[in-house]
Amino acid sequence: MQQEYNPAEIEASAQQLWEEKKTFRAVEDSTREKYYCLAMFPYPSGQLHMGHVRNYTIGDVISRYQRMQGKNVLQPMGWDAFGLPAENAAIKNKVPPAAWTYDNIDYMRDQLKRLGLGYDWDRELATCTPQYYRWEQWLFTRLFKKGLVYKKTSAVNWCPVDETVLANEQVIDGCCWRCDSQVEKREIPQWFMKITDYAEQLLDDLDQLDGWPEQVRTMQANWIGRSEGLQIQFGISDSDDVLDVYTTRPDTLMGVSYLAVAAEHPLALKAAESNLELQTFIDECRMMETSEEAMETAEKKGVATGLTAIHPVTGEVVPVWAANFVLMGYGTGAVMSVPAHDQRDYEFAKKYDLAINQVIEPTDDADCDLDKAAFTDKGRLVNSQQFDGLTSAESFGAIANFLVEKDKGEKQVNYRLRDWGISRQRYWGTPIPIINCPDCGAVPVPEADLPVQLPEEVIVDGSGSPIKSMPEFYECACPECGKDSIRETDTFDTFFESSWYYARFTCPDNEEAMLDERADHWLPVDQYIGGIEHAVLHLLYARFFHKLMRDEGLVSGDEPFKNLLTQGMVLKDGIKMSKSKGNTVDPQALIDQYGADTARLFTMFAAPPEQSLEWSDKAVEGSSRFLKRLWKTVQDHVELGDVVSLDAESLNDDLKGLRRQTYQTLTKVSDDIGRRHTFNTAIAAIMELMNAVSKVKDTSEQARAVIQEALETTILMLSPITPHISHELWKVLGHDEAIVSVAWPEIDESALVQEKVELMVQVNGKLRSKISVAADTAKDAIEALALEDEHVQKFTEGKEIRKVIVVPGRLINIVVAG
RNA sequence: GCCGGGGUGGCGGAACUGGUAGACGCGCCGGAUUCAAAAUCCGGUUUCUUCGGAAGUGUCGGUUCGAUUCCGACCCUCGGUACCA
Repeated sequence: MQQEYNPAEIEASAQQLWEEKKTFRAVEDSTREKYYCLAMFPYPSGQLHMGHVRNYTIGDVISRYQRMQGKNVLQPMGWDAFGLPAENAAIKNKVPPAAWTYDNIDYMRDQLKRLGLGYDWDRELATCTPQYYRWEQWLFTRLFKKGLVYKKTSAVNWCPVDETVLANEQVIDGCCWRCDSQVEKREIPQWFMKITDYAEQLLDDLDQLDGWPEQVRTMQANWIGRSEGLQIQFGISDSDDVLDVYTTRPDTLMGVSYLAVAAEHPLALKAAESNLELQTFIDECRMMETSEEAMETAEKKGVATGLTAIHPVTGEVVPVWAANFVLMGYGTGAVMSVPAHDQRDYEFAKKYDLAINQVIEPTDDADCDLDKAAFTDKGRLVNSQQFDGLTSAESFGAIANFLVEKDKGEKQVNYRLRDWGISRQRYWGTPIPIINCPDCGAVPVPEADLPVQLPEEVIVDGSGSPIKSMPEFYECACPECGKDSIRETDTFDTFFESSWYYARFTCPDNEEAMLDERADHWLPVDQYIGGIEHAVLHLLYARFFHKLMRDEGLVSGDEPFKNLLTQGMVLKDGIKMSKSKGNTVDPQALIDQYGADTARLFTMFAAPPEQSLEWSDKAVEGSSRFLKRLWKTVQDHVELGDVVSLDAESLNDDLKGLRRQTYQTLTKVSDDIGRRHTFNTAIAAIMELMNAVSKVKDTSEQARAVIQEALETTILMLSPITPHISHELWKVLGHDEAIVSVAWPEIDESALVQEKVELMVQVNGKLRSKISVAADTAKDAIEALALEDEHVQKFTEGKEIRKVIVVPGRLINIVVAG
C-alpha cells in the first residue's frame, strides 16, 4: 500500500537520524580534500526571515553537493549577537538585551534545524559570550601595542534632548527618531584602527580574489579609492599659517580661483572669532547629518572667511572660503577650487560670483563652453605661464618638480578609505579593553585580566549605556601605576565580531588561544555566501582582520574567503525585507504548511541566487506540487515490482532518448550546481526530466530499468536541495545505505551520443525552417540541404544569394539580396 | 551626489561564448474526473494578423549576415554610502 507524502513525518525522522549519527560533524582529516562552506551568520533578531532561508539553503546545497563529491566539508553556524536591535527591544519590552538575545538564539536555532541544514552544531558560537569576545579584546591590546590603534575626536550624531548618540539609521530627516528633535553633530574622542596602513594591500590583494564577483572587487577598489596627486602648500596672507590641499588635478593649478576649507577647519574656527556671518555658518553646518549621502546631496553652501591665500606659483592672492561640502575627516580638510575644470567648483563659483579661469583646452573636438559648464576632461594647458602647451599628463611632473624645488608641495598617493572608527557609545557590545589613568593615559587591560566582561543583568531605558553609570564596572586601578582610574565604557563596533568569526569556527573550543593550528587546516573559506549589501563594509573589514591576524602569526594566508557568492536580497513589495522596515515574512508558516523541502525548493527555484527575489506567498504551490508528483511517481514505479538490470544496447529509440535526457540533465545539473550556482535552472532541468519520465507508458522490463535509472539520478541530483524527501525515496527505491553518504552519480558518456541534430535555417537572420541531419554531416551537404528546403525557397526564389553562414551544430543563415 | 547591480509575456524567470527569444514554474483559459467542489490528470497560453506573415527583450542611436547579449547617450528602479546588520 502506497504511503502519502507527509513532509512533517519524513523530515523529522531524517533530521533525527542526522542528529543522532552526527552526520555533519567536521573532523580534521588530512587524507581528504577539505571544503569549508560558510554562509554569513545571522543577527538573532527573533525569527528567521526569508533572506536567511535563502542564504542558508544556498550554503547547504553547496555543502551537500561538495560532500557528494567526496570532500571533507565543514559547515558551521553561529550568532552575530551584539547590536542595536537588542537595546531597542530592551527599552520596549523591559528585558535585558542578553536575555532577549539568548531567547532568540534558542528559537532560531530550532528553526534552522527544522530546515534540515547540515551544520556541525558542535562548533556553534555566539559573539556576545566572553568566550568569544575575550579574544578580540586580546587582539585589540596587541594591536594597541603595535601602534595600529589610536584615539582622536570624531563626529557623531547627537540628540540634545535624549542626550544620547544616534546611529545614522536613528536619524530621520535630520531629526531624532524617538523625540523628533533636531540632531546635532558632536565631536567626541573615539578609538580608530589604522586600516589605511593596509589600504595598499587590501587593494592589491583584490587581484588574488578571482573567485569573487567582479562587481564586488570593483566596489571595494572604488571604496579604497587610491589616487595619485600632489599635496600643495598655500601660505595664508599676513600670517605664518599654511594651508595644505590635496589635488589629483595639478594640471589645473594655475586656474585656482579660491580655496575651500571645512567648516570645522581650525583656520575657519579662528577666523570666525571675529566674523559673525562665518560663525553663524559654522553653527549651521553643525546641524548637518554625518552620513556621506546627506553631505553630498545637501545644497552646496559657503561663506568667505575673510582670509586670503598666496598661490604657490604665481604669488597671486586667492580668497579662502568655508564650505559645507569639504569634509574635515578627508585628506587635509581643505581643497583648491578650479571652477573652470570641476563641476562642483563651477556651480559654487557661479552661485557666489567667483572667478572662472580657463587653464585647460581640449585637444580633441570635445565641447568646451565655460558659460554653460566646467570642462572636466584632460587636455592642453593654456593661461598657465611657463606650463603653457604641456598636456595634462606632462604638466603633472613639471608642476610637481617646480613645487618640490620651492618646497611648496610633494607627490602623494591618497586613499579615499578612512580609518575605521570602532568606538560605540552603546551598551550591548564588546567592552573596549582600555583603562584611562590620569597619569599614564590610555592603558590596555593586561592579558591576565581579560576578558573585560560586560555585565548582563542591566536595565536599558534609552538614556544611554547602563555601564556608563555603573561604578562597579568603570572604577578600577591603573594596571601600570595602580592609581584610581576609569575603565573605557564604549564598546566595539559590531563589525569587529563579524570580522573574524569565520576563523574562530575552526577552533571554537580553544580556551587558551584565539586560534590554533586548525585555522590553517580549514582556512581559507572555500565558499562564502552572503548578502550583496555586505559587498564593501563587512567584507573589507574581514579582509583587514585576516591580514592583522596573519601579521600576528595566527593564520598564514593573505585572504579569508576564496570564493564569494553574493546573494540578492529577498524583497517584499519591492523593498528589502528587514526587521527595521517591518516587512518580514516568517518562514515558519511555510515550513509548517508545506515542509522544509518545499521551502528550500521554492527559494532555490524562484530566482538565481545573485538576483533579488521578490517574495510571493502564492508561488510556493508549484514546488510543493512537484514534490508530491515525484513522490507518487516513485511509489507507482516501485509498486510494479523488482527491476532487472539495464541492457543499454538493446533499447529502442524512445528509451535511448530517455537515457540520453537523464545524462544530459546530470551534465547540466552538475555544472549548474557545481560551477554556475544557478540552482533555478538545475531544478528546471530536473523538472523536465520528470515530465519526460511520466510520459513513458512502456512497462517492459527494460523500460522499467531505464526509469529506475532516471529516478535514482533525479533523487541524487535533488538530494542537496531537498534532502528529506530524497532520503526517504532513496530507501523506497531499494537502497539500504542512507543517501547522505552516497556519491554524486557519474556521467555515462555512451548514453549521451546523439545521432541526429536539428539545425535552424534562417534567411536574412529570420528563422524560416528547421532541418534534421546526421551529426557528422559535412558543411557543404548541410548548405545544400538548407538551400533545397521548400520553406527556405519561398524566401530565396529569384533572389541573389550573397552569402551562406553555417554555424556547426546550430544554424544556417542564408543572406539574399533585396 | 558618488560607487555597484537590475529592467525580457499577466507574474517569477530561461537563453552560459553574438546564433531557435520566452525553457521551467505560477496564473489564466478549455477539457477529463466528480452528484458537486477541492485535489489530480490532459491540452492551450508574447502581441497583432488579411493566417501569408509582421512586430517584440526600459528608451533612442550604432556595430554585425545575425544583438536580450557588444558600443554610445538617456530614463526608471534596487543595494551601499563608513553608527542597521
